[in-house]
Amino acid sequence: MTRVTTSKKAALPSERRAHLIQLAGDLFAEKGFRATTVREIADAAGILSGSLYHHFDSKESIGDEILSAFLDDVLTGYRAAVADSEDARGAIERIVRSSAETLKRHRAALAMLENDWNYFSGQPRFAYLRKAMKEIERTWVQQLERGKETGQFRADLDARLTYRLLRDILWIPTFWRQGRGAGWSSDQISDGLLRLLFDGITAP
Amino acid sequence: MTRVTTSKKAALPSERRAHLIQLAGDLFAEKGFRATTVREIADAAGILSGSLYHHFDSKESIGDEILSAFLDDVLTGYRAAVADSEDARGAIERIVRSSAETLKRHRAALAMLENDWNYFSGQPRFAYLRKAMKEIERTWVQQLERGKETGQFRADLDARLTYRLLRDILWIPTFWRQGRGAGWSSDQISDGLLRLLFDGITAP
DNA sequence: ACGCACCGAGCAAGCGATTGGGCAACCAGG
DNA sequence: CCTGGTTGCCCAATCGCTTGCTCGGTGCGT
Repeated sequence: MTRVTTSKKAALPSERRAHLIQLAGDLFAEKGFRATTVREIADAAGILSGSLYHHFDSKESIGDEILSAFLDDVLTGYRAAVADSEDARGAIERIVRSSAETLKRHRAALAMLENDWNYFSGQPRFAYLRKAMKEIERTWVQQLERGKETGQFRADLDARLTYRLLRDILWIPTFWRQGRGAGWSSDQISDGLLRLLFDGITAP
Repeated sequence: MTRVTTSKKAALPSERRAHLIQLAGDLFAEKGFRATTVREIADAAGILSGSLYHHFDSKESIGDEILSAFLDDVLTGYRAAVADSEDARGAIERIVRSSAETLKRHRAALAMLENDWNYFSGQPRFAYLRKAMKEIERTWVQQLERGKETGQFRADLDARLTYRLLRDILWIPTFWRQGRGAGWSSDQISDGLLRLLFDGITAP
């Protein structure tokens, strides 16, 4: 008497289901994906752990939805940033602001990538992670190179190294928000970073 | 002569023991502290899990040694950096280079702090973590403020925000080295960051 | 009467930790 | 050379507990 339902229940969009993802994401953001147990997720929702499996077929599928939704948003924003800008500096600025905006809505996904990257990226199911990260890198590097060619940026800039420095400096602050009180707004962070980027910290 | 064996075997420096810490550290760096099991550590060493307890009295004590050794190195480097420099810019530069150098030797400790900060910082045993992090922050902020006062750095610089950005941007790259082939040397990272810091990316 | 959302109980696997004992290499005194 | 004790290192086994997950059943709204 095997249930022959249409393979995955993952596709059904339910109110309750979305709420559960939200709750799970909050826990993932605080403790990491692997360190969070299904029982803790269930407790937060006020149900028993087994009941989660009415909505999801595994713990991983919850993580899957959170991560893929995040990367979709990031890439959409980046593509728009590049398309809408006229020069390299404008593109970089749009990318930065788009990132800060997107990251604000996906704290959980970022924490999961930070904490459990090795876990996810090793699994075939999450192969899209590597693919998305490559497009993100390509976008940054292309705009930095473009700026070098047009003389807008320093010619001796190492585009790939600069990308890594910039991406991390941009992604990490989202992480802070959770704990300490001394929170900065995403606009503050964007402005601070852009200022640092274009002017450095040295007095004029 | 104070070698009265504090009833802890933790003090005995053995060849084998150091090797085990090395192996455990590699695993912690890849998977995080909590996610790594004592059985995996033992497997990597070619022994059974119980045999580890001949060398260490707990899994935590392994982490303890790795973390405290790391923080000792960091703080030693920072104190020397501040003492040996004449102005704020020189101090920041020395701090950056000292960090890059120290972090290179303590990948495992850094990964543990990134992944399991909440776990460690909650325990009384690891209270020294918070203390050390406070000294690290104080060192950075003091030098940034000093630079503002002497007019070397922009007066509108948010010292604490800048510290967070800089520390993270500096600490994270150590993380990459593990996987990808396109690794940068710690000098490259230092130079790239310092250049970014002082000059920004804009062409002169 | 039907199905959704959930309960209640439990499974196999794996977890960290600990104990007791075995094995080889050493060093002393005979 | 032999002996007996000590020490360093490890195995085998197990305890109490947590993990992700399963599955038959139940209350309830429609």
